[in-house]
Amino acid sequence: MSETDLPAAPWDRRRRRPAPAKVPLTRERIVEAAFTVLDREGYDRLSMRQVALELGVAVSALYVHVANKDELFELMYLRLFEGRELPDPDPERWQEQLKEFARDGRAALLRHRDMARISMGQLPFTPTLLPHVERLMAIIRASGMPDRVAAMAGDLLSTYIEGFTLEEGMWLERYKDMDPSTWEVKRQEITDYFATLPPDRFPNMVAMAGLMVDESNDYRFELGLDILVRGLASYVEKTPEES
Amino acid sequence: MSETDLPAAPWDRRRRRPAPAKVPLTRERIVEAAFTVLDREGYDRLSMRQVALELGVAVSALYVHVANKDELFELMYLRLFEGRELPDPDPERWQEQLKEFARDGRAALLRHRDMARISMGQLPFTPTLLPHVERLMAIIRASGMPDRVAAMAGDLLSTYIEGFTLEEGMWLERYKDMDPSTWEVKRQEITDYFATLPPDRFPNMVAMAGLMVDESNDYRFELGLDILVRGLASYVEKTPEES
DNA sequence: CTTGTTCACTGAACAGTGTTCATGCTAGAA
DNA sequence: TTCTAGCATGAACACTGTTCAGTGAACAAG
Repeated sequence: MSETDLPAAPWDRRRRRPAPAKVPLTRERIVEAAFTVLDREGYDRLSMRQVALELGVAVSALYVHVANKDELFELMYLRLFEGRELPDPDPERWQEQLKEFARDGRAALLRHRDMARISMGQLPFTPTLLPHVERLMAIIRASGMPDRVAAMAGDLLSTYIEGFTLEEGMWLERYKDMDPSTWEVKRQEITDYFATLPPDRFPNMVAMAGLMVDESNDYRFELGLDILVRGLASYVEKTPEES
Repeated sequence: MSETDLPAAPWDRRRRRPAPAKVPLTRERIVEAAFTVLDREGYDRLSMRQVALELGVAVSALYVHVANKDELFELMYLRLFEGRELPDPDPERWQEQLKEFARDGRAALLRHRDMARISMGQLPFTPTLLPHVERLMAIIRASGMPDRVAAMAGDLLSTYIEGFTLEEGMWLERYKDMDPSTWEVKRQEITDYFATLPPDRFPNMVAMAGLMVDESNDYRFELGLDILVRGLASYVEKTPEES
């Protein structure tokens, strides 16, 4: 409805240049650019200058929209939860629901390079995340475990997801420069290293040489998840009528 | 026995100043200084320059003994395990032994400010730690759990210890500037915040308002540990003869 | 058409960072 | 005394996060 909808009148000299069609800088665009830089350059090279350069803008312009590099990290962290919905609690399926939540979390972290490093060092107690935490708690409490355990369960799960993915990402970073054909060779080298340790001093290492390296990350994540959920389940008081 | 034991002869012009009694720079002294700086300044202000300043030495001198800031971090990380002995495995007490290991780990991390942040981002697969890992594995395998689970158990435990202590440390850092008298007030504020949320939208948050904040870190750590160990125990195949 | 104000953005600067390298000093060997 | 080896130095490079006085365009009022 404003006059900007109308074509510019040729006699109107106010705008000789077509008003450089500036896409205004917003928090969203900054976060977007930050992710682009993160994926291309990695955590260590993610700097305010690189983000500004990505947007074709002076560094100081960023600070109008974002207080800090820390605040930028926080915004990136919040992205992890956007569009991730938790189901209504189903007391029969709380274990599977928690596992699904964890798988989602890992997937979200793996979506961007080094994302786990940003996620670590963030406390998930921002009001924005309250609805999310509330729904997670609903699922946990529906299991029937004591509230003391339920309060711990959320943290425990988050710590596992982030910790596991962090370690996973560090291995990925370490071997990303090698071409995949040598991957298998390298892995065999490591397995061999463990296998050829003096068996009298390192009997357990030698015995588990294969297992420590061979298993896929997916399998290992799933196994850790199962250990955790079993531990939680052991706190659920089974009422006599359901069994 | 060298001539430096003798008092300087007044006519000897070679050393007007008493040969500044140089303690030679070593990796050990550098690591020591790094810990001093870490405890005083925190992770974010721990820089090579500060370490050099602490030692009264030029920055570049550090690089003779230490390749990198990363290598310095690695050396600091290795300190965590020095003088920490694991007991011989006792199949009857594996659960308590693992818990003791975890408590030790947390204590070691808490011994230095922000130590968990250094510890995270370190892969514990350096040859120096092999004996340590071996002994941990001995305890885990003595429990009788399948090797696949045992291989995961170590990682899971380490992730928990580091993750928990990292979060713990972040809260400590956040509130360290306040004087302890206002601590209690602040905690009540947070509890109240949760308690006064709209109960129709956040029934679970409101219900657990007290539990989420009140419990001590010691208790929470112990609880998480128990959940984990119970999960592991659920994988131990109980042979018929022992029960 | 002229003013004034607002707003987003710029460029330069400050105080720091990790890391390198030619230079110098010092202690011991010949 | 001279030579040599090794260590430590200071200056430099290429960065970092953050601040702040100033610029220019857009719009509203007089």
